[in-house]
Amino acid sequence: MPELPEVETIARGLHKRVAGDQIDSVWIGRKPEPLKSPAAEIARTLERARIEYVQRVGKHIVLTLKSPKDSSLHQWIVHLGMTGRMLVGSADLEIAPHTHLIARLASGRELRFVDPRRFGRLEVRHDGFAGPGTEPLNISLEEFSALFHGRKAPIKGALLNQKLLHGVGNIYADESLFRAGVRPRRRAGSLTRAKLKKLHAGLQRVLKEAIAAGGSSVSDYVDAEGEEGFFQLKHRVYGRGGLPCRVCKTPITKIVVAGRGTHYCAKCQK
DNA sequence: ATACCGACCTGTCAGC
DNA sequence: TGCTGACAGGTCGGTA
Repeated sequence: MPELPEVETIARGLHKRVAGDQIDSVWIGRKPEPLKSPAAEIARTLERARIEYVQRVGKHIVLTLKSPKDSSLHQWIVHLGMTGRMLVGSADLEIAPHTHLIARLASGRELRFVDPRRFGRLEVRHDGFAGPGTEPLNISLEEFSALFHGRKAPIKGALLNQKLLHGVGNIYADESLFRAGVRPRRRAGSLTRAKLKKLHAGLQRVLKEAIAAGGSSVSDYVDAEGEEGFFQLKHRVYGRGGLPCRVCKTPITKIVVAGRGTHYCAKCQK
């Protein structure tokens, strides 16, 4: 489901609602659960722990937990995959289909992980979590350029590679390439310094604008409060195949790059 | 090391 | 109305 702006929005919403609360007990659904850590380890780590804060790392939500025994810190890491949700609400709320984990909170509310498609993953760590790559919002132009140096993969594929930049997904890859005027199939290593500069700026700008808009709601995305984002209204190419380019009116082209639906303007992007 | 492609799942929607 | 197939915000592992 969500990319960096959506996960950022969800993490901020969760922080506001559950930081300071304590997890009293945990229910984990029947197998196969979407777990990267053993269910018993997740339950052991979550139960009785206090939620210190919630933040985003790449496309992961990281809940920092304080152990009731020795005050040590642990991380509960949630990846939402395509369709995952983290819902906070009253314990009376009906349990939605595909609910895989319920954390009962001392406040009487529940934090639930729901994921129909089960591409999401839950795990716990005890030694911190830095994510697979570099944060696109913080990266300097120099570091950014170095990531793509010598790469033969299409720039779109490189943008999606979480070991390089983490947090960029299909929507924001397409949108940032449009803003930079770069075709998705261009080899990453072939971008000129000027294009890299435009892509670096375009990516950071589109991510910041999307965060400010509460993310993009395509089909079913909602944040921790159940609110839709509205950045989808500002998409210039994503999901606009065949529609006129917002800049030059040329119909937007839709192709497949790196196995993903890819949208671009043949006139604005070279 | 790097890059591609299918697999993993369920839901939805267009077309017949 | 109902069936079928294509497609969907993501990642992973096997293969070349």
